[in-house]
This record gives sequence, C-alpha cells and structure tokens, in this order.
Amino acid sequence: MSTTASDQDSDSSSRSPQSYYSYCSPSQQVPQLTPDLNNLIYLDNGSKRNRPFLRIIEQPQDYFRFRYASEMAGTHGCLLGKSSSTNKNKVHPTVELVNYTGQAVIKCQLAQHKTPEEHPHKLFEEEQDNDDREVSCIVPKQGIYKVGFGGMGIIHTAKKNVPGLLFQKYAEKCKNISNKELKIQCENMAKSIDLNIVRLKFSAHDISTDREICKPVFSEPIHSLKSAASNDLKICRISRCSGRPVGGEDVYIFVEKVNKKNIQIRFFELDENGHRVWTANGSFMPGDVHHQYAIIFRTPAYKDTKISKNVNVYIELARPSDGRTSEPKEFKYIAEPIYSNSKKRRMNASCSTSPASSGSLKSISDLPALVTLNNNFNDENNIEMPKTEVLDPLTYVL
Amino acid sequence: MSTTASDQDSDSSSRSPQSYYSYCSPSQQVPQLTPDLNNLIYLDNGSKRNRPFLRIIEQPQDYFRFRYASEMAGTHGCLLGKSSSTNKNKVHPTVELVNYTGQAVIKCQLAQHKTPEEHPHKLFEEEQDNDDREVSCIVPKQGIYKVGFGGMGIIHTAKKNVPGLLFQKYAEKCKNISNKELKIQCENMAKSIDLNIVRLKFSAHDISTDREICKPVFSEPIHSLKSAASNDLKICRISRCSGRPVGGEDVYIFVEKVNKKNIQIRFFELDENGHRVWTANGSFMPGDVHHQYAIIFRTPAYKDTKISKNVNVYIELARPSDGRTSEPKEFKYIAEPIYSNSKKRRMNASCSTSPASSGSLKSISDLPALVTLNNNFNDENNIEMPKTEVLDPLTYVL
DNA sequence: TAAGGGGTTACCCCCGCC
DNA sequence: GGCGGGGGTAACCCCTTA
Repeated sequence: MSTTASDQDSDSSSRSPQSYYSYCSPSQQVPQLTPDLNNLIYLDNGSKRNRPFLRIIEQPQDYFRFRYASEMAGTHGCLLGKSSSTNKNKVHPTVELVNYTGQAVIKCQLAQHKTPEEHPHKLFEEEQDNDDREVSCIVPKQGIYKVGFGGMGIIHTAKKNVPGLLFQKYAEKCKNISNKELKIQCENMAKSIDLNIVRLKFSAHDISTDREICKPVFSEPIHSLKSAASNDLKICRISRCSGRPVGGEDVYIFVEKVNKKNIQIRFFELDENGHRVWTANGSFMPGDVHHQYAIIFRTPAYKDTKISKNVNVYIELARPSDGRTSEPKEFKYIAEPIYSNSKKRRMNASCSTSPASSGSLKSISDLPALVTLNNNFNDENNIEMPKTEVLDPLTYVL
Repeated sequence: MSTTASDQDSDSSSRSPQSYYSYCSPSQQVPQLTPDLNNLIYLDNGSKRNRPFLRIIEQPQDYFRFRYASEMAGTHGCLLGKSSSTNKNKVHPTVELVNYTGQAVIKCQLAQHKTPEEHPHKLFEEEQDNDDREVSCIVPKQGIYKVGFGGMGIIHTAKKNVPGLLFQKYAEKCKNISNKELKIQCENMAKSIDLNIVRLKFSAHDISTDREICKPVFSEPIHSLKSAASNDLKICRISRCSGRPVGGEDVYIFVEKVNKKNIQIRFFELDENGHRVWTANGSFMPGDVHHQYAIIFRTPAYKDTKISKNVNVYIELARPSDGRTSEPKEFKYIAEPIYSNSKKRRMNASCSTSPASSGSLKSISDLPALVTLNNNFNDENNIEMPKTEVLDPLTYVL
C-alpha cells in the first residue's frame, strides 16, 4: 500500500541530494531502450545540474521467493520489476546513470534492509557462471544510459553459514582482534541480519579504474515470500461475508501463513473519498489461529447497531510488526428488520465462497440461491437478542 | 478402533502356537509387581503347558513422537503404555515371560511394521548411555517374570542415513556381492521401510548363553505423531453442525495435519446397536484442503430428504491409505418444516464452536442463544429450493 | 527442569502451462 | 520438455506449561 520512494540508505549520515530524484511512481512504467523524455525534468534543477547520479527507473517486486542453493537445479523464474504485476509485459529492475558520458560499469548486489552493508544472500545471474556476489552491466547501451537487470535470482544463504561467511569477510581486515573474539562478533552480527529482506544496491564505476562515479542507490526492500514475518498477507476463504450490526458472530477464514502473535483482523468502512471513517477489530485469541493458516474470529459491532439499511465494509488482515495489510474482502452489515424502513428485505444479503471455486470473492449474484440463504437470520421472527448474550469482543493487540 | 491382538510376526512361516496367548485386551490393565491370577488361565491349556513364552501385558501407545538426534538435548517424555491414556497413572510397555524358572534377559528393540527385521530408528533409554539399539532387563524381579520398559524413546534416524546404516549392517554378511551392488540393494531396501511406523520386539534370552528362550513377540504398531501419513486424525473446529437433509451446504473445518490426496469426510448414522446404517461423504476437491490444516466441503444429502424430524448423525475424517478415522463430531439434519409433523420447531437445532473455547464439542445447551440462531434457515418463509440449485456433490475418492 | 508442543529452516518435489 | 511457479516434507529449533 505504501508507495515509498526508493530510499537512499537511511543510515548514511550524509544524505545525497540526488536521492530526491530517485523517486519512481509504481504506476510509471519506463520501457527499456526507448527514449525517455522524463530526463528533461531532472535536468531542470539548477543545483545538481551536470553531477552524475544513479536513479532507479523500475523498482524490483516487493515479494520474491528466495531459493536455497539446493533448489537451483531447475529454473524458477527471475526477479521482476514492480510494474510487472500490473502490466502484462515483464520488466526488470532498471537503473539509469544520469549526467554522465562515456562508458561505465553498473553493478548490482544485495544489501541489507537496515544498513548499506552487503547481504549474506547471493545475487545470482542466469547463464552466468560467475561466483561473484554481484551482477554487472556496461552502459551506454544503444546510446542510452539505462540498464535493466534481467535474469537475476536471490540465493538464500543458510542461516548456519552466515557467521562463517562474515568471518571470512572480516578475517583479513580485522587483524587487531583475536580469531576467537572475531568469531563471537560475527555470530552476533549474523543475528542482527534479517534474512527475509534484502535490497538491491546499484553502483556506477569507471570502466577502467573501477572507481565509483557517484553514490550508490538502494532499491525498495524485497521480502522473502516464504516467511510468515515478511510474506504477503492474504484472506483465501471466508465462511460468511455478512452479519448483524451488533457483531459477535463467528467467522472462519482461511489465510496464507501468519504468525498468531502478530496478526489482526480489521474491519473498516470507506467514505466516498476512500477515507476510513470507521475501523474495528475482529476479536480472537492466539489459540483461535489454527496452525498459521486459519482463524476463527468474532465480528465486531458496527458503530451504529441500529442501522436502517445495509452497510458495506471491508475486512483485511494486518500485521502490526511492519504494518502490512492484505487485500480487503467485502463484508456487509445487514440492517435488522426492526430498524429497517422498507418492509422488503433483500435475499442476497449474505454470501459464501463455494468449495468448487478458487479463493477470489464472487459476485453475489453468481451464487446459487440455496447458499445465499444459509446465513440469514430468522428475521421474520424478529427476535432481538438479550444484550447479555452478545459476547464481549476481546480485541487482541500485540 | 480396531482392537487387534498383539501380532506375532505375520511373515514368519512357522507360526508359534504361543502367539494365541499373547492377546491382551486394550482395556485390561495389569499393574506391575502385583500377582496376576490370569496366569492360571494360560496354564489350563494342555498342549502348550510348560513351554516358555513371552506375552505382552501392556501394549505401547499407538502414537508417539519420534525425535531426531538433534532434539535429544532436553527431555521430552518417554514411551508409555496404551492404557496410560485412559487412566491417570502412567504405565509402560510390559511383557511377561511365562513358564520359565531361573534368570533371563528380556531385550527390547525396534522392528519394522511389515517385517520382523530391525528398524533403522534407534530405541533410546533414559540415563543409559549405551549405543546399542536395544534395551535390556533381567527377570525375575521381586520373584515376578513381568517387566515394564520405562524411560524409552524412539530416535528418528534421518532418511538419508538409512541406506548407509543398512550397508554397514550387511557389509560383512554379504561378501558374495560387490559393494556397488549391495549399495544399490540397500537403497532399494531403504525405500521400502516405513519410517513413520515401528513395533517393539521383545525377546527372552538365557542369561549366560544369550540363546533365545522362546520366539520373540511384537507389539502393536507405534505411529509417528508428526507425519500426515500416520498421525492422529482430528477435527478441531467445525463451522456448523447442522444442515438441511438435501445437503449441498458449505462447512468449514479445521483439522490436524492431513494429506489432501488421502483424506475423506464421512457422514454416518448409527442405529441403536451402534451399527452404521447410513454413510455418505462430504464433497470437496484437493484444492479445498487449505495447507493441510483446513477443509471446505459440502454436506451430503441425507438418505431421506423429506425427514419429518431431526436426525442425529456423525462426521469423521477417514484416511483411505490405512483406514484410520478421527473421533466423530455430531451433526444434525434438520427436518424441513414442510415435512415436519409438529409446528413447534426447536431453537437449538444448530451450533457452532466458540472462538474462546478449545476444540472439543460443547453441549448444545452451553451455547449462547445468539450463536445457536445463526445458521437457521428462514423456515418461516418455508421456501423450497428448486432442485437445480442444489449442487451435485462431487464425492472425491482417492 | 520435565514433558509436551508448535513453528522455522532447508530441502524436495509437483503441478499447469506454454 | 522445461519454464515458472508452488506446496509439502524432512529435519531442526525453540516455546509453552507444570
């Protein structure tokens, strides 16, 4: 949801002004090898004119499956550009070297999420058998200083190998401390590295001297697709998508891997401008999360329990640790007949996903009448529940 | 469910008559170190009088967690007797050497499920640091020829180590074939061994010569608790436990680990004698099994869709590969008002497990009225669904 | 600390689709 | 047939409770 600009390393003390130019709207797609008039915009700024800098034209996708070395036997697809998901045609992470003439080498390697340091995971290039931890390209190509990095993969370094890798790296640099001491330090360092998030680091180098032409740029983070700490949140199936405004009704949902101590179910309502005018949490306890893949929760009461007509709201999963949310699913609070103005009630008030269908929410009118009737309340009887029967929502917050 | 007798090795060509005596009812508990009058029964048979034999007094539990060597750092509880689950006091697998005088060594080791051969997993004895694959005890103790094997664990040998283990074992025995050939044979042999099931093999030996005093006995199989091929089946939560006799309604259930290609949801009805007078399967496809832990299925139609009063049936999980089933959960087919004789309908016709409660089925009267009303049909309207709206149950069979 | 359990890591393999 | 995904298993690691 958050369309953050590609961040220059946030820990770097001297923030380069160039970083302000590296913003790239996710919706903006810049095809490779075609003239890009956007360049003119960047030349329009007086203070930075003529200083070379790198800028990310196409961010990498947010989520990607990191593969272990043992999984590299076959082929499993490469890291794509962020806009590949919205468009049909595939693009790759792309950078441009601006305000530079002559040849240069652009290198790509993996950096940690929180620091500019090298990441223990390995950037892998298809069909290239180099054992470096980086991928290189030369600009200009066809006269253009833009280069897309295609065919890259991320090889997941086994956790147990990380301390050794760091030790190797620092062994010659740090001769002043004992091996034993260094080993302990490397072990501590290893613990601080998040193996589920990497960033791409692009740097530009003089083709003959290898000297850096400008400051490197860092991509937005790429999250491991298989970890419950960083994966994509998703509501796959939901047992009911309507209910009473007083709440307190059980809903069974099937979800992609979640951590039971780090998940919320959020109900919210949007106004016509798309602003959230009401939110509340579904109530459940960690024990109601079944093996990371399913949750039973109780619907929260709507802000007005005496609504006279149905209200459409949304349900989403939210992960407190990083603020990520799932795609929302629709939910409808059904007006109780006693408060309803119209005596005509709708029959299509509730819905249910069918076993035969896949996870996506169906149009209500697609559903067989039998199913749409299942969860209706016996509204002809018009029974109002005693207040004491509505269980208190125990909102669970991390 | 099946109360099989402890089986003498079924592959043995000459079946020992003693095996007929080794039957031990699961409900029968023989406390250790107390006189056992049952012995008299066994002495009553003319043909076998005075021949020594081993008999299992207490079977091991059906399900146990096999631990990897890497998990043996702490302690995780030992293998118990089968009747420990029904009683409070713990018992251990126990054998008795009958018709023997003088001292003897009783050994216990792991055997494969289908053959009397040694199992690659390792029997482990607490506080004993022996690297044997067996546990030994000496009888008589306190004058009694019964011995309980306490403090045993099962160490799961890694699958990849099995061929090597077999090779080691056969290397000196089979000098007539080449190492290469033997290696291949060991690899094939390894594939045929079920690592998720073991049996205990008890043998009695002369204390000085180590010669076997009688044929060994084999316990009932012990299943690995963590594998979906052998674990305990369980329905943990169920979104509804009542429905229409015509079936076709969605039910969401949370289950313990299952294999989507090897699981069925069975509805059945019992008569007053406990015989299954009707069975039908819930319909779903492998894709409706969510990550091994949850299933959406459609209820089957009851044999009579025009029942005039509610019918209580049961739902269970069934695993075709080994015929195992879960504990059943109750389900009620609700008579449609049009066919009902009585005009008084029950309000407690449906139920739902509450998020706050654990998995076990609650008494219907325990449930809050609000919840019990959720899934009722709008029976006041008395709408009969057109036949075409009822989806055909697509019974999935392995 | 014993006794049980759930979750994570690393690995292995299966699909549907070109 | 092999790409581009994806789910399941094996092995390991750690957490709850009492």
